[in-house]
Amino acid sequence: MNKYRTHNCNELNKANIGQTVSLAGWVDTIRDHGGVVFIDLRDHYGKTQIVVDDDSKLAGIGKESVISATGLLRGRDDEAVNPKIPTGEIELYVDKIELLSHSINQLPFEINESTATREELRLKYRYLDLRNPQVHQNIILRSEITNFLRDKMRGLGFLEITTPILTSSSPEGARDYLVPSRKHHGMFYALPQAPQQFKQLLMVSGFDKYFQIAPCFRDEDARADRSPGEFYQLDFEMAFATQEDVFKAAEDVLYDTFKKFAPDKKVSPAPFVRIPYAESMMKYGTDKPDLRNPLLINDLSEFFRDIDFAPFRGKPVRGIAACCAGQPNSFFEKMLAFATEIGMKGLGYITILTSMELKGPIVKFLSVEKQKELIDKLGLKENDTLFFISDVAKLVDGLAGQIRTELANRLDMIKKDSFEFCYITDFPMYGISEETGKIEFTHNPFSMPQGEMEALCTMDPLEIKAYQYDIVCNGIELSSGAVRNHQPDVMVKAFEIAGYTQADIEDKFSALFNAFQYGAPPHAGMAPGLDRIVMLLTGQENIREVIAFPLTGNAQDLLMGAPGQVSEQQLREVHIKLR
RNA sequence: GGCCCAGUGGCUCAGUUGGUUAGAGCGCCGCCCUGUCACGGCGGAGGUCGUGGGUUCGAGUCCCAUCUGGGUCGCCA
Repeated sequence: MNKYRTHNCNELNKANIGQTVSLAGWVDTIRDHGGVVFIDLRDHYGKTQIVVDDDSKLAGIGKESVISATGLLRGRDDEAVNPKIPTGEIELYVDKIELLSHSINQLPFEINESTATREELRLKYRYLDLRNPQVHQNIILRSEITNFLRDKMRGLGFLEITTPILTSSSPEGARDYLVPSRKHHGMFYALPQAPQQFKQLLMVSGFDKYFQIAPCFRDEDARADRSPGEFYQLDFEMAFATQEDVFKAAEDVLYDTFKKFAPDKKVSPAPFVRIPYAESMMKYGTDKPDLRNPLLINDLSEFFRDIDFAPFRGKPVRGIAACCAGQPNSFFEKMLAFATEIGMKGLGYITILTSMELKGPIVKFLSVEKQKELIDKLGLKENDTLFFISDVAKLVDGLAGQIRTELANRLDMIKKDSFEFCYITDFPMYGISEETGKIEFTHNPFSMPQGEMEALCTMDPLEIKAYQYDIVCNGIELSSGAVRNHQPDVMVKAFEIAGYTQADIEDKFSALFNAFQYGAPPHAGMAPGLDRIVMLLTGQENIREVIAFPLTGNAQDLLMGAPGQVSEQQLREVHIKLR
């Protein structure tokens, strides 16, 4: 190929035996047998063993040194074949070695064990961490997934359009990252939290189907599946589209992507299950249900209404039945401990010994008829245990959801070999602010209310649903999206209910509001998170594993030292004075 | 901002109810070894226990504060 190498470290095989070849890469391991030294040479593609029988050629060469080795390609004797690597049947018998770059011989951690090292150090030496094939592979896969998504979107007729990174601060939503302006004293750009308004403007501009692998910036705190600062979305928007049109597009793209990159796993086929928000909260105790978990939550509020059991009195009651046959007492004790941990006063349960005999502290509050009713109502079988969750309406669903997850985990009921997608639909348009007690938007204020103007004028705001939806996979929210509100008069009314005037809209969202005065198509879209898609497909539990140079939870780059101080001059130029 | 967990040689960890020179594996250095592939063998260097303060005759071990990292709640229209 060139003066460094004729091949990469993963492509030589028996067919090349007898050729004089050159390989270049990093010294992975050195096995010195005295008269003969074996080196695993590693590059982006793989590893090849090279053999040196003259120590003097290795002067100054240690682990992670970068070398170019030239020599005869030999076959290995049968007993010397290494079946673990594709190049295991051959080896490079070294004639000449060139040291291209020396490495300090005490590394901060062993490359092949980097994932067992504390993250602080991995991130500080991320370039070494990324040499580890396991870590390296995640980044390669991310690139392949990104390409696939792009091809798929283009295949569906979507046009990729990039939108500004330097834009204006938006009053709603997450905290913005601000960029001071040099030319405009006291003014700031903001990095986009999402290309939301731009993509809607593109619809007004007459582009029919837009997409972008879009960088998004939000100054909010991290989670295991949420990178602080910046992340990427497969952002898309469609003109003259309904909710179902968006669902079809997302199903098409995501099913194919997951099928391709996780061929060994089951992927729930299209159409993905549609679950209304209210139903999801009741049955799964969350708006991002993990459908790999077969347990369901039952509403027992009505059943317990006339039963005088103090802990449930006047509160909604939920029940989760699970087969706990053979579980030791400690299982129930651990469940109780978990319940206490999440703030429950206790965790009542009844075990069905036979259809005639129930066991558990709550049984004595139930008449025989009631016991039978319970068994019939929930279809309980022998050895089922029914767990009860009760708390005030605001908390009961969330608690039941956590118990559902914990039960399934402890009973090992999660189908780990599958990806289960669903759409959560019909989110409420408005909610009551806990701080002010006033009506506020629960999600995107630009979503179209179901029933449009008529609903806004006639219905209790808290009853109005929005064409607002999420797509969820295995309990992870991949995206939210909506049918947008493209009618200025409906928008004014919708904002009015949340306490804003038309002047507020014109002031804060002037571009979009003005644009809609000139003929806007009905449009809808969503934006699945790329990092989370890659996370699911690589089986990683931490989002940093699928990002080449991630920030810490504290939003710092330990490698580059960001954020960092800047010079006085730089501050003067952007008119900033620190205090 | 709250809560939880962790911080001991280069890395990963152990360290009994506070008690003599703080251990192990890997790595590193030296010597030996021509067929290993996480090679093997022998020998060696290397830490005062995140930082600061306190309790105590005595602290890696107890207390307080603080820093760093992770998780989580808040937050993420």
